[in-house]
Amino acid sequence: MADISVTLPDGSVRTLPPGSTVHGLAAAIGAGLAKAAIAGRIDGSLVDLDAKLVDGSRVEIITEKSPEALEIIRHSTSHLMAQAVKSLFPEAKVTIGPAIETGFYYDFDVDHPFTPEDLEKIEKKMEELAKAGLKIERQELSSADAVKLFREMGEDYKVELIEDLGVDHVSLYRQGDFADLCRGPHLPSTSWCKAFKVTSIAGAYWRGDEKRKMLQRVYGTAFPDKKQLDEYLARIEEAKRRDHRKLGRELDLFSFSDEVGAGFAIWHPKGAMLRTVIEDFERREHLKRGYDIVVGPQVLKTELWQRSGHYDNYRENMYFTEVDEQSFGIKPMNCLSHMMIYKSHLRSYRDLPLRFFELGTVHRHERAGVLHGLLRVRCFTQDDAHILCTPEQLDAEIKGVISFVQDVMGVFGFEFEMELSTRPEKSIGSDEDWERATGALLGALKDSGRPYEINEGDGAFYGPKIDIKLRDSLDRRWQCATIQCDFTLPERFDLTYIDADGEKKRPVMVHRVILGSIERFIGVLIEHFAGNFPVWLSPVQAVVLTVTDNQATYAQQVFDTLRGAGVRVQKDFRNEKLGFKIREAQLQKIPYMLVIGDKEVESGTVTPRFRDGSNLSPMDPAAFAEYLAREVASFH
RNA sequence: GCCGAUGUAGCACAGGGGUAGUGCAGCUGAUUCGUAAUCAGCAGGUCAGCGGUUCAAAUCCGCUCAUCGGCUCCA
Repeated sequence: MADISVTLPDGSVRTLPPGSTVHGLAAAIGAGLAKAAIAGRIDGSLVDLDAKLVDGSRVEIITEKSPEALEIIRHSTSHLMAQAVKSLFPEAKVTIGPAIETGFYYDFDVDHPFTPEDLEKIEKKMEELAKAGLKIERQELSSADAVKLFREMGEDYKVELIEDLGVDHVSLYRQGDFADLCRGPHLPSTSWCKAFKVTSIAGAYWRGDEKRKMLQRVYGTAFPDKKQLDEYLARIEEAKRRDHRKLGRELDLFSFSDEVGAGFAIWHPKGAMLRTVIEDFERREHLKRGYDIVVGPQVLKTELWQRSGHYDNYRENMYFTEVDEQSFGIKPMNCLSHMMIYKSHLRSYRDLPLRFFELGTVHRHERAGVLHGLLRVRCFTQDDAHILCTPEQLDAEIKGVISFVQDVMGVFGFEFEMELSTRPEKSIGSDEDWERATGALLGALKDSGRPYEINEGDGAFYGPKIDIKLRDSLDRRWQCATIQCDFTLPERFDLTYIDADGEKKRPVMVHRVILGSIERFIGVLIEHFAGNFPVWLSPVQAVVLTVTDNQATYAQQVFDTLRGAGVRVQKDFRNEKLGFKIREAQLQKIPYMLVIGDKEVESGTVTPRFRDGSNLSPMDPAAFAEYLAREVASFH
């Protein structure tokens, strides 16, 4: 047999004896590489280290440092966990166990849910098995043989998986007495699992279907080394420290109450101030961009919800009430009033586009288990707008919204991701409508110069949409802004305008929010800043602190001056030591502390201390108010 | 809605069949003090709610509600 030649990523060609493996190639290049290699890539496909080389192919050696390594390590660690579980709980049935963004999980079917003590046992067992350095070996066999094998093992879920795959051959991986159906690739041996942790346990439906059996999902995480694992765990701790639910209580922004009802936030003075600042900002920004502010009622007749289709499609999420034998629905969305405002006149093409903006408070009866602080509530306020325009105007309108989103996110300092969702199988509207709207969204995305993803078939039944997602401190993505084209509502409400040719035409409608839910946005905002809001957002911008009672009269004058100048200022004249007052202001994360002692009384000044501990030089109160105003203006 | 855990003072937590505990916060008094906690005293609870077992339940059991971690859902 002839030697085989392969091309390396740097373009060089290596020739090896027939039957050589990826590992053989690594060894031929260098002993160090052979030791660091965990997998390979042949012509673009990831393979095991002992995979045979193919003549004429391009080959790359994957080491722990390669970006692909993390997924392989985590996937192999999930197998290690499955092996540990099978050895501790032989009656457990294995299902699937993929790598995920934060680590990995494995779902098991067990009679008794795992306890926290079980998790410790599992982790200990994994350490044992890792230390044993079991060789991980790939085996290919026919699907029929694999079905037979897993059936004998009592692994019904694996049998179902193989049968659903509908292929002739499958691969399985063996380590010690454990075997799992898997495409691979995997680490060469369990000894490569060096830094992992079993983190939590949860129920999860088989194949994500709530009608099927609930399995026990064990979550874990894994990294190439202990240092990276520790860094990850430290990041989780930091995320807990900046959890908006904890900071919301500590900073006295909002609370929830059993007596009020689940999912209904009550906004304390400081939280309500924060909202107000954001809402004022939003009104200004919308007016600048040619939106009109409108206001609709909280409760609308049920007939109207029937006409819009919400009653058929969204009823189980709505609250209803009956008065004078008339049924009303509490609004879960703001579009209906906006439709009715449009319909209140005969509209000309000269009136379009119309952009109706409302800070609209909606109620949605979310299922009990999904509530999550401010990020998922049952009553929230949207910065909602509906744009009604001619088909020709659609492109420009969408572009306008995307640039609006970019401007606003820039002001708050958020990174975000954009996704386009296209026509689903079940949908209404003509092909032409869909093409035009999808084209408009896509064109605007391309124009934005930012990366975006496409979710084929993930659009709403009534039109395509762009979703914009922010990341929270735990790397969870939360949808905030969304831009949705809608073909149904103009139809159902028979919205028209008179075009230049005198004909009645149907306007195009776009639903869009920029921040989305003010509640959710504030939740993400709190975590983003860890409660250290920039001065323009801080509910309290400055606090006046006296050193002793002797300065109270002058301090009150300072307080009055600042409040008169529009500064959001508090005072703390209590008979406490300065250090104590500074500590409290610091814990409240107030940006400026204005210390008033005898020196300041004498010179008629204040000495501002920033929350990072630095001091500005003394200045008179009016000058400080101006300084603050300039700082606020610099943000937007 | 589903799986699991949790629910004790405003907050953070301890206790685990027989007067309900600590720290911080609160109140009162003393201290008049210069950049992250001055000292002392006092007060504060239907132990989430309802029902059951028991001579006796915060504690054991059941149901409900809420919260937490996931799943599912998210026009």
